[in-house]
Amino acid sequence: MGLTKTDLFSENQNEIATLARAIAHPARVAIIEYLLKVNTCICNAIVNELPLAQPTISQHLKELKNAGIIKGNIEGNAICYCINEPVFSKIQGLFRPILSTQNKCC
Amino acid sequence: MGLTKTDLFSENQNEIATLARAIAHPARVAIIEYLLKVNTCICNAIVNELPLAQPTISQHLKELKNAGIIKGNIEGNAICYCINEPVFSKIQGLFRPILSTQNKCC
DNA sequence: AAACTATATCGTAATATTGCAATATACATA
DNA sequence: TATGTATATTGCAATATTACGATATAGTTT
Repeated sequence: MGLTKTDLFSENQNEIATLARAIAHPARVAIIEYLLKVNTCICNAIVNELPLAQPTISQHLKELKNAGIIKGNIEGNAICYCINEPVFSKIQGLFRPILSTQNKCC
Repeated sequence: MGLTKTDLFSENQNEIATLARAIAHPARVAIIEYLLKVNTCICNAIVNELPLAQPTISQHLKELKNAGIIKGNIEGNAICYCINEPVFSKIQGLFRPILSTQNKCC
C-alpha cells in the first residue's frame, strides 16, 4: 500500500496534512525560517546557507513551491525565492483551529 | 538514501519538522480535530469515527503519542485518548514564529 | 474458564521520501 | 561563440510511510 487514502477525508483535512508535510523536514523549516529572517527575495544564498548538495536543496525548494509556501521569480540567470504571502496567511488560518484551541480535558 | 540528515540542523528545526510530520496525514488531522471537538477522553470512538481499519488507526495513534500530541490512559480494557495539553501548548509556541511572522517582501 | 471486547503488534506489499552524482538548461559575460 | 554561473532534472540507491490481515494481549462478562 503506502498510499494515503485522501478520498476518505475532507478537503480541509487533506489541505492541512499536505501543508504540514511541506514543513515536515528540517531543511524546509530552515529555508522558511531563513526567508522570514531576511524578509526579502534571495537567490543563490539558500544553497550556501544549508549543508546539503545543490540538487537536494533544489528538490526541497520545489516541494515548498508546490505547496505554495514560497514563490520564485526569475531574475536574470538566477531565481529569487521568497515567502508567498497570501498562501502563507492562509496556512496560518488553516492551522489556527488545531493549534489555538484551548483544551480543558484531562 | 531516504535518510533525513537531522544532525545537520538545529534541535529546534528538527523538533518543528517532527511535529509537522505527525500532523502530516489526514487521518491524524482528523483524530486531532475530533479530540479537540469532543474535548474529552474517548476510547473506542476513534475507530468508529474514521474510515480506516483498526490496526491502521492504532498505528496513527501511536505516532501521535510518540510525538506527544496525544496521551492514552488505560481505563479497564479500553484505552482513553485525549490531547496532551502541555505538549500541545508547546507546539503552538514552536509554530508561532514561522506561522505568525508578518512578511513584507515581494 | 469460555466467550467477548478493545487495542497493540507482526509481517508484508505498495508507494513515497531523501540525498546526491551526473547531466541538462538558461542566462551572462568575456 | 566559448566559458562561467545559477538552477533544474534525471536516475538511482537507501530508507520511511501507509495500509491491513492475521494474530497477540489484556481486561470484562457470562
